[in-house]
Amino acid sequence: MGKNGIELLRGTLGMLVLRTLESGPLHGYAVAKRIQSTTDEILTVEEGSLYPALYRMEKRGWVVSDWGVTDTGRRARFYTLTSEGREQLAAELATWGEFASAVGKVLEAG
Amino acid sequence: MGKNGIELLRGTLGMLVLRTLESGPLHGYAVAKRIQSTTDEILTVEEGSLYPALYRMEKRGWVVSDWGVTDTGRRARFYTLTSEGREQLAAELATWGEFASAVGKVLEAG
DNA sequence: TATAATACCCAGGACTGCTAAGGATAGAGT
DNA sequence: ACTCTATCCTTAGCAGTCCTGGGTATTATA
Repeated sequence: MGKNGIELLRGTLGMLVLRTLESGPLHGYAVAKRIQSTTDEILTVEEGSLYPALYRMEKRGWVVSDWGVTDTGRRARFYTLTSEGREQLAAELATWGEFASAVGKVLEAG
Repeated sequence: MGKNGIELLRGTLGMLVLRTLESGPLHGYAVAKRIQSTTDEILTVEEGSLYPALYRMEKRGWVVSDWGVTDTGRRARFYTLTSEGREQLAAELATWGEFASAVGKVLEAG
């Protein structure tokens, strides 16, 4: 009930992650934190959703990863967007725009 | 690719159906057609998605159904929104609005 | 007499997000 | 020293819902 945060709609997490990585490589935890802070905690990215999503995206060639060290000296796996990932993002952005617009039409159709 | 029509995001079909039934009772097939025509065929409602969705909604008390006859003299099951369905719709509309807005923030966050 | 359009039904599978658990390290506070 | 919190990753298993692809039956149209 109530809780804080909305459940993500299936199919949107990938787009959000790709978009977040567009600004530069980040490790998973940072991706989650950034999405949450950007949305004022409205969207919560669960770790059990995020990491599997990152693995899927790497498998599909949309991101590549390497172990590195964070600002605070911690070991972390950094993800970098590939050119295929950029294409995928562009496609998903286009689809999202169309979809949201179409939903809007249905909702407004009096 | 492209195809015609976009895959629905999981969790949105119910809202679209409830909203479509807000104008008055309709049978399943008509609901699908209306959503499709309202969105210029951008959203395609597959029958294999629609009917199970209607059954779920009836089970949850958001709609009730009765057999009737269409304008064209065909037998069809008409679905009517209940007051609980209206509440549910209101909740889903609110969530959708928040969600879409939050997604927008992530996408615009340069 | 075909064919399309209308109208419903169902089994099966795929995908993806969640819960829930676990491990390891670093820093702050007491 | 000890505890607590925050950081960071990993995995197993479940639940929900949308799709594919098949099926039935009736009516209108060519």
